[in-house]
Amino acid sequence: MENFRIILQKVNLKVTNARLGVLELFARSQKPIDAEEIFAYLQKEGVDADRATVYRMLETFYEKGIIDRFEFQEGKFRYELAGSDHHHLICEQCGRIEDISDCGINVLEREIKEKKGFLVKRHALEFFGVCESCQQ
Amino acid sequence: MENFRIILQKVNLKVTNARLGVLELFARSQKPIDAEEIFAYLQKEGVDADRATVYRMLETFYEKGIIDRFEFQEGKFRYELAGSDHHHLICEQCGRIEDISDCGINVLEREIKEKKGFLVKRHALEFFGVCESCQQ
DNA sequence: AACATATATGCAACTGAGTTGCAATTAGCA
DNA sequence: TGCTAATTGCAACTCAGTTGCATATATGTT
Repeated sequence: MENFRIILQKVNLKVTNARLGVLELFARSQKPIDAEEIFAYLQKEGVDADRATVYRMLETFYEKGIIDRFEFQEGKFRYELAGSDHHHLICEQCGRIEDISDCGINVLEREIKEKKGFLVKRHALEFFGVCESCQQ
Repeated sequence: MENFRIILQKVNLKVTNARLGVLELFARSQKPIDAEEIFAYLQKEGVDADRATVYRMLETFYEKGIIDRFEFQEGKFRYELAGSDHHHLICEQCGRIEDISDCGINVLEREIKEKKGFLVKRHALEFFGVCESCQQ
């Protein structure tokens, strides 16, 4: 997966093992992951990066727009590769996280600008509830 | 404001000075507040409650449905008196928090149930951007 | 009013997530 | 190969929140 190098070079970040490893994990992951999961993954892969390095990496990636950041009422952040405007269904019983795509909120954002003068840069929309299989 | 007593009694919570103080602060506050602000307020008012008490109180109130809980990408929770379905405009420059009322997302929730089988219990919707006065 | 008791609180120690300063290392360019 | 800014490791720290346990107190009952 050599395109990870390109992603990093595009935003003027040096290519390191730790960074490649983290990007690889992000590409594999189907749902938003947290710093601890990343740290554990790197250890397992023998990359051994310090926790501080992981946190600094996440901050850098976030600032550069490589990843998105979310909060699911857990008292910590989760991240995933930046991409389309999509949101999450978080099952409060099994913790499963499902995606839903574009929510038609752009209309609302335009309204907010007109009525309140507030310029929306981004929004967070998460749904908490019970997934299908937990309802049985 | 003796109706704070009634609020507490309704949900089988004992009436204490700390709890009355916190409810008073909530009633005064125009925007969601965090644990530290509550702790400082109580000290100022001479109620002196421990931080642990404040956190336990917030948890209890949240469980009982007296207050709502939010996250604004700050790495901590904010709370306000439970009420109508409304959301927030958070200015990333001055930190001002404005409310917007019902967002018409109930329609979307019904769709989610039909298409995904996921039962939405609650949702979080926050807009981050720049408020009118910070745009000048 | 006094009592019993479940509830609430204070204290202190702890956890988990994330941050910071600083010295050592390394990627990328000349 | 050597230079230099960017990156990392280490260790100590902060900040938000939690927990165990002993004490205190609000409230229903006598």
